[in-house]
Amino acid sequence: MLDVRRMQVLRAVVTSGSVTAAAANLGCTPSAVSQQIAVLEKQAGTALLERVGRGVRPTAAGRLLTEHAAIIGRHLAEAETALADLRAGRTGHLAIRCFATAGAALVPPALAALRAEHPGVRVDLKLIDPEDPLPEVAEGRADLAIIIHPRPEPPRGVVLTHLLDDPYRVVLPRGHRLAAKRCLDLADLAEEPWVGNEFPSGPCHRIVVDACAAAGFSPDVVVESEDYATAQGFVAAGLGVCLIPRMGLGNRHAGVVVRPVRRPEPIRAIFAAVRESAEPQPALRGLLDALRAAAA
Amino acid sequence: MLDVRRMQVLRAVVTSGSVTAAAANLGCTPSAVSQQIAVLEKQAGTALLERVGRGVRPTAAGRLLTEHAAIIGRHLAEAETALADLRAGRTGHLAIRCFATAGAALVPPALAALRAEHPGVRVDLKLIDPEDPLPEVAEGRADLAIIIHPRPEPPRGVVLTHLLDDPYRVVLPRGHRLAAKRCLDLADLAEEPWVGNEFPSGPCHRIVVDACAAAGFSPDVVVESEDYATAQGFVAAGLGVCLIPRMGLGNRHAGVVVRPVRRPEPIRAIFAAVRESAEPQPALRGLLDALRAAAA
DNA sequence: TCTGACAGGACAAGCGAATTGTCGTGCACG
DNA sequence: CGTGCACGACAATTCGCTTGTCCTGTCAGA
Repeated sequence: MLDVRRMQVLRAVVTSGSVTAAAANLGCTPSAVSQQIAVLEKQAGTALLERVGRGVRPTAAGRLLTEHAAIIGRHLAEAETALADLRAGRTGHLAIRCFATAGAALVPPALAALRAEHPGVRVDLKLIDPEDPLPEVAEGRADLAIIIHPRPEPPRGVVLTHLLDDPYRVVLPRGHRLAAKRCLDLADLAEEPWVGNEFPSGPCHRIVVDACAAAGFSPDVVVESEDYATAQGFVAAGLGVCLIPRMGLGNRHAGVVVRPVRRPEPIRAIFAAVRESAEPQPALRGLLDALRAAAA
Repeated sequence: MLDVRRMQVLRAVVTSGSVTAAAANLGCTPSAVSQQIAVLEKQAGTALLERVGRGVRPTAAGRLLTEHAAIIGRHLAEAETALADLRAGRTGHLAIRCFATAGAALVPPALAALRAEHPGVRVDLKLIDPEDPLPEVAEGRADLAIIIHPRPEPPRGVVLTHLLDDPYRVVLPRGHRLAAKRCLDLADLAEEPWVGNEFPSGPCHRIVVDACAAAGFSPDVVVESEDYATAQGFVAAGLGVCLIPRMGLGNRHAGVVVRPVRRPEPIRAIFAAVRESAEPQPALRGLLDALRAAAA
């Protein structure tokens, strides 16, 4: 296999016109250049330079190899600039996984800010309710995931960044007797029929159930919904009450009223998860910053 | 500057999927591969592989560099095949310089034979009467020259190959009194008017003049021509006699007769001149062989 | 035309650095 | 708990560069 470095030396000799000039350009002695060319000639199996008077002239093979050296050198420079772009965050891909609520409320402003600072970065955003996005990050299929609850054991090599605490609110049918209170206790809802609105396997569901248990009851779910908008519809129809996180109440149904709740106030903590090894990427750091700013 | 060799190592790792497999493919130990990657990462300023479980996975930068490594590797292979083609004589350029007579009689069959054996070789043929083609070869502007007379000192680094001896013939007007003889002595022409047909500065002219001097006279040139065809026209018109080399009598004028001449018989020796350093080229060797065959 | 000085490249020897191989260690998976 | 894999440290080798020297070709002046 031909040595690219030596080919560049040959190119320097051919373009400079002499071994000595090439050596000066390359910052070494003419002897070193001469030896490199000699080795390259041995590799190529042909003479590449021929002495003519004092000075050298490339042979046909030398000219051929010089042209290819120029091509390869150009590609190499291209690779270097591409790498520099990637390192500086000017280009790259970011694969983001999040759940639907965050996808609507948190990610768009963050992506807008990211695009302003790193216009060359492509973003691949996927909403993957209700699966757990954490393995996607841990196994390198995604660069950042927005998750709900800190696991007891976040996988090795994955770091979590707290973005915001999203408190739950009570959603009542307009005219409900409890709507008279400005702030409800969770235990007020113990005897009410409930509208379920979380995936039973997800962490959000667990937060609600745990809070109710702390308040001394277990919610009586009479109807299940899979998203907050239809859940509000069920509530407005008088089927029951429900808890919806504040971030999920962006567009509110006209037939419901929303009240804060306490004792306890269920809170879902939202974290960003990134691989530790991927953290130094400027684009990823920019995205994290933008997410923190959007959460505030 | 990135090291292409290490980039190929990276490519091997990425395509093989593991350091060990890449090492096996490359015929070295995993340690060597690992260290090469480490150095490349230092050069690139970024991590290129990240450990995941047992095994490694390329980072975004690693994938980027792998793609560029593939491109560069392809170009390198291309350069190698091009070089091999050139070495084997399958491709290349041959610049040939010759004088008009050889261009018409000697070179075409030789080029036909060359094309049969080396179809990819491009030929650049130039007739450069009356300049001396030898410097063209000595200084690398041409690969082969067909010249007339061996110089006393052929330039260093140039080798001459004898192709053929081309004897001069006497050309007489039809019905000339000397046309009765089957073979003339050169001295028979001492008192005749002569038609000149060589460039006065060229070697051919010198051969004729020297031969006449050896026969004891100096030709009385009454009219000068610059090529053999018009010279024959002058002879046919009865303006005088002349000497034309046999190779220059390919198409003969109807109004002349041709006779051999002796005592002495002027002979121009035709040589092929090539640079010593250019001699190992297969295409050039093939051309020399073809020229020798055409001369026989 | 000849000769001395200079420029330019090639070769030999020696040193320093890089590369490679052999070990051992840590980690993840079965 | 064993096995396979990747990584780190150290010794031997190889590679590349520099220094010094010689040879060749060119130019200028006599």
